[in-house]
Amino acid sequence: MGAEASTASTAASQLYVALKRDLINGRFTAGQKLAITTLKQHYQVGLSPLREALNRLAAYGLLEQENQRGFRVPALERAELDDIADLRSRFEGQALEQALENGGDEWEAGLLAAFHRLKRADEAPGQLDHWEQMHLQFHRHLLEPCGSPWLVRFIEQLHDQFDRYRRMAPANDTVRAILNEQHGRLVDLALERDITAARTLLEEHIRLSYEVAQSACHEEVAKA
Amino acid sequence: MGAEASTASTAASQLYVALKRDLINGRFTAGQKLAITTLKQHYQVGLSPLREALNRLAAYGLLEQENQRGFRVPALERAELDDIADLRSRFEGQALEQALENGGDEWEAGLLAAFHRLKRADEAPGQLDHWEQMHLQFHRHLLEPCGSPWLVRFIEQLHDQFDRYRRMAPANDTVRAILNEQHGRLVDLALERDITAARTLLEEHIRLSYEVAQSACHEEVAKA
DNA sequence: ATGATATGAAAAATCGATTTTTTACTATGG
DNA sequence: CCATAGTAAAAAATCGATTTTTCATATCAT
Repeated sequence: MGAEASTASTAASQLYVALKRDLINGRFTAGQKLAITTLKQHYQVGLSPLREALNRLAAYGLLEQENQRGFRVPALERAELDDIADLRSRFEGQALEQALENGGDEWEAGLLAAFHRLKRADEAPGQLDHWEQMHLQFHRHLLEPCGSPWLVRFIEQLHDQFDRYRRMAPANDTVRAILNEQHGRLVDLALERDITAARTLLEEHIRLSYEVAQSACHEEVAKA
Repeated sequence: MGAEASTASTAASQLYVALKRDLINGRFTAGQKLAITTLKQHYQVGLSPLREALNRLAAYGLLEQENQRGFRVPALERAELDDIADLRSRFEGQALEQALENGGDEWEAGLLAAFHRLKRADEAPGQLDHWEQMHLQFHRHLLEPCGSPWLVRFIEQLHDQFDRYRRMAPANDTVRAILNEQHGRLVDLALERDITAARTLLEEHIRLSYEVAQSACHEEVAKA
């Protein structure tokens, strides 16, 4: 038979993916309590796989779980976003340096391919979900050969957390153009193995995304 | 009424704690497949809370989960231990610097208290589980005021992973004495706010623990 | 023999119902 | 009027049974 996905999936796993996407895309209100009965109907599944998916998401940090009173969508806090962005900067900076030292020919080829897909996705409007996927894959591929599976894992987790904020923020075409252009320059610097410049640019890339994401935070209304 | 734990617990949560402890303490063989029926009997619980606990542990990284074929205890790999120890060193080093900048009077008091408890636990033999708890709490408290909840979270996760290896390793009283002495010096340097020396010592502390933990890895038999 | 296929036992995943706990509401006494 | 205890409804957690998938073994055609 033809090639196909090797992983037979379960209801719990599919639900995990769907819920994760919806959480990151802001389909639920921050701080909201999740009504299990409603979710059951909405996603058309039974209670067991639903609860298993929710438990995984809570352990991952995309939900808050409190004994005997269910699950809740975490609030969007300015302080937390600061923390996440700062760590992203440090972690991804370190990972990039190592990736530029380790990455081989295959990695270079894959990076160009990932960048190309990202550009194509950028030209197709309305396919926002697809663009997000390509964007994630680009950044993932960039840092992949850093040699530290645990660092990669933490970076992805932070990326997911970060995106909860970023995707709530209003679109801004000017900034978006700059961010896109940075992706291209990142590829160039990566191929040239210009470690210092690449790291600086990646950190600037994260900083700029952070500026955008900030507007997603609940603003305390000034009293004056 | 008197002070008491605020969190009413659930079967799933208690089981999560118990399984986590047993996993870190090496009660299960690395690489082993978990027989759910057996676990059910051993921990005297129903299927639902058991599966929820297992799902959480898999999301946390203390179990491997494969769709339609259950849960498995991760193997102990030299390369993974290297990764974990290296990240611990970097993360905890960074966290310590920030903690020394932020920690106030209350933190100093708590640190002394935690160290005292650790020393006491060290004198009481046979209470290994209690010592491990005090040890974890000491390190946790040391880095607590670093100002980054996510960094603290990752450090704990790495610590748990690291301990899977360390607790499998054979006891060595000489090394153990050195490690204990380092705890005391860490407190001193922390109170003096000697950032550089404290960081160096903490990294040395981790490096030495790593030497110990190494012997837990499955050794490839040399062919010659 | 060999490899493919069928079969039954075991294990994983899911479902539907039950039990327990929380929450919102109401009544009652201070 | 406030606080407090009681009560019913809702939600969370758990249980027991069922369904689905995997795994090991046996069977059959080549």
